[in-house]
Amino acid sequence: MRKGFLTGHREEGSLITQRNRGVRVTIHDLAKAAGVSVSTVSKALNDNGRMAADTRARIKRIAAEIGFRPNALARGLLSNRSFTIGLLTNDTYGRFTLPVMAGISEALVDHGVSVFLCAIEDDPALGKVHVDAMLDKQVDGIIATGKRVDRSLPVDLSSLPVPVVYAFTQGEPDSVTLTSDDAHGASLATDWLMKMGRKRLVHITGPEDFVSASERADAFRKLAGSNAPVMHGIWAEGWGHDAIDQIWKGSGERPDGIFCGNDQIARGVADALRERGMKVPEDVSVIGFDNWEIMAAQTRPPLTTIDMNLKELGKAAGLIVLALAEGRVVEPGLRRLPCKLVVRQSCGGGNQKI
Amino acid sequence: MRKGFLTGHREEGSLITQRNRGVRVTIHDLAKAAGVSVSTVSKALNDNGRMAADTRARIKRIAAEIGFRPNALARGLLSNRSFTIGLLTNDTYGRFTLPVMAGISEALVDHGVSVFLCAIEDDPALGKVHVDAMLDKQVDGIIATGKRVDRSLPVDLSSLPVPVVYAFTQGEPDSVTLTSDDAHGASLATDWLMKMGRKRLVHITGPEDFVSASERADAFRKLAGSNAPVMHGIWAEGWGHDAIDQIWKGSGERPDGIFCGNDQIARGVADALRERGMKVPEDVSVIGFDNWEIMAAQTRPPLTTIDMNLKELGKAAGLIVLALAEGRVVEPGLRRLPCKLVVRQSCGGGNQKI
DNA sequence: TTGAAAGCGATACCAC
DNA sequence: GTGGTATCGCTTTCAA
Repeated sequence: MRKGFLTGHREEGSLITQRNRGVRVTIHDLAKAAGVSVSTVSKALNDNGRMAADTRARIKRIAAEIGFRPNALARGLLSNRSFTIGLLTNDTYGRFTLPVMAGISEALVDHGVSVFLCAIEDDPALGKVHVDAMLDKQVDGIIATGKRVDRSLPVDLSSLPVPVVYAFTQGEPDSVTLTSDDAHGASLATDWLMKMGRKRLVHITGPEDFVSASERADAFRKLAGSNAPVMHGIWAEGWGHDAIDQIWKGSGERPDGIFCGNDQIARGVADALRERGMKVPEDVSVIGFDNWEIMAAQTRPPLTTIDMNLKELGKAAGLIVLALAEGRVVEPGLRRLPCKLVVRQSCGGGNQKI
Repeated sequence: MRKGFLTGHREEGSLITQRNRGVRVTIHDLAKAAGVSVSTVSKALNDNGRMAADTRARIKRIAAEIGFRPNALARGLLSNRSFTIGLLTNDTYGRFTLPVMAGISEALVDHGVSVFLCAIEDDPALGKVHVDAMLDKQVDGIIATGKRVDRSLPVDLSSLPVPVVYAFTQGEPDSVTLTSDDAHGASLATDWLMKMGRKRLVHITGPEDFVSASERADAFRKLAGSNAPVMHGIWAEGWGHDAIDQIWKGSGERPDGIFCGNDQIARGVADALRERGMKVPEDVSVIGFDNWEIMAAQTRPPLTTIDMNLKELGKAAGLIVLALAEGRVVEPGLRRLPCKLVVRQSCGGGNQKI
C-alpha cells in the first residue's frame, strides 16, 4: 500500500483533519492552496518522483491543515484496487463469524482495507445478489465463512475475477481454506482430562455427520482408548442433560472425565451432574469446546474448554486475501490452525502446569 | 436507484452472467460488441434518452450475454454516490449489533447498498481510523450502533460530510436516533404477568445507572404499584441467583411473578427457583427481556420474554440513512420503536389471548 | 524540480 | 435516434 502519507496506521491521530471534516477537499483544492499543480501534489503525498524535500513537506503540511484525504473511488478506478474485501457468511448468530470478522478487520484495517459484511442466510439468490454487488464495487477479494467446515455456502464462488479464501466453510478444491484443527483441539482436551488423573473418559458431542464431530471423536479415541464411549447427539444444552441421564440410568460404569463437543453441551452436562449430586470438578471433570465466553464463564463452575482461535483464523484469512489481491503467491490447500486450552474450573487443576 | 437494468432485485438470477464471471467486461467492450458507442450503451442500460426500442433491447441482451456489470467505482466517482454505508459498533459479542446489522442489510441490499462493518471496541483511535477509511471510500452514510442507549461511541461523528443515524447508542443532539421503547417493553412484560394472575411482582434488573434499566423500572412500577420492589444488580446470570437468594433469605413476602431485566438474569432466576423447589411457571412466573434466542430457548422452561425488534430497528435505520443520503428530509430526534411479547413457557398461559 | 496531458469507467449534455 | 466530448478525482508518463 502507499507509504508516507495518511495511511491506516493508528498513531497519526491528527487533530487537524477533524477541523474540516464537514467538507470534502479534493486534490485540486489542495494544489491551489499550495500553489502547485495536482501532479506535484500527488507525487508529494505518495513519496513518488524526485522533488525538493521542503516542497514535499510543505504540501504534506498543507494537506493535513486543510484536511485533505484522497478519494478512494478515484484512486481505485485507476489502480484497480479498492482496498475493500467482502465477507460472506451464513452464520446468523455470529458465534463463529464475529470472532473471525474481528480478526479479519483487525488484520486489515492498518492496511487501509475495509470489509463488507454480507449475511446470506442460506439463500442462494440472496448470495448471488451480494456477490454481484461486491464485484460491482470491485472488492479486492472475498472471504467466505460459515458455521460448518463440511458444508459450502449456497453460492458459486468459482471463477470469480477476485481471489477467494474460505474460513470455517468448505472451499473449492484448489482454493485456500482455513479451519481450526479439530483433532488437535480434541487431543488437548482429552490430554488435559488425563493429566487431571481421570481414567473413565466419555465424549458427548454433536451429530456424527459433522466432520468436526467425527474428527474430534477419532482424536479422543486415539488417546482415551478405542473403546472409550462416544455419544453423538445434537449441539444443544438439552443433549448434555439427556446424555447424563442415559449414562446414569444405564448399568455401565460412570465416567469421571467428560469431554463435550461444545460449551452448550458441557453446560448441560455440568448442570445435570450437579442435579445428581455429583461435584464438578471434584467427582467429575468436564471440559467443553469453543470457549464461547458467555456460556463458558456463566456455567457453574466456569468451564475449562478449547478455544479454536477463531480470531487468529480471521487474521490469517485477512492477510491471505490481501496477499492474493496483491498478486503474491499463496499455496492453496487446507490449513488447520491449532487450538488452545483455556483453563477455568470445571476440570480442576487450574494452577497445575500444562 | 437506477431502474431497468441489473438492479439488486433478487428475481433476476441470470445464469448468463455466471458464464463470464471470471473477466471484467467494461462498457467499452460492450459498445464494441454491440457495434454502438459507449454513450448509446449507457443510455440503453439506464433507460435514459430516446432510442429505438429494439436497439435498447439488443444492447441489454448483449450486455447480459457477455456478463457486463458497470463498475461501481466509476459510477460513484461521477454521481457522488457509492451505494455503500458504514456500520460502526462497539458491541463485541454482537448480541445487539447482529440483528440490527441483519435488518440494515436486508433493507438495503435491494437498493444496491452494501455495508461496511467496523468494530471499534472502545478505542477512539481505532474508531477514527475506521471513520476516516469509510469517508475516504465515500460512504453515503454511517450508522452508529452500540450496546447501550445512554452512552455514545468513542468517536466524533458530528459535522461529517455524510449523514449519520444512531441506533441503540446515544447520538448527537440534532440527529436521528433510533432505540427500542423500553417503557413499552416493560409494560408489556408487567402486564403479561398481571394477566397471568400474578399479584406479588418483583423486578430484578441491571445497574440503576443504565437508562434502559431505570426506564423499565419506572414503567414496571407504574403498573405493578409504586412500591413494587425493584432490585438493581448486574446484567448477569449470577445476579439472578443472588437476587433470589436475597429474597428467599429475607423475611419479606415472596413474589409470584418476576420480571427480569434481561434473559441472562431470567435464566439465573429460573434456575435458582428450581433449586429451591419452586416450579416455574406453576408457582412463579418469570419473564425475561431481549429474546436472546439461544438463552431464552435453552432455559428450563423456555423463557417468555420481550423482543426489542432489533431487526426492524435496523431496517428503519437503513432506510433512514438511505433517505438522508438521497437528500430527502427526515425529521431529527429520538424515535422509540415498540417491543413485542414472545410467549414461551416460563409464565404459563401460552395459549391464552393476549 | 515541476507541470501538462492522457486515461481509469461511466454518465450527461449537446450536436448531428 | 445516435455519437462525440467533457467530467468526476486521482495517478502517471513525458516534456519543459
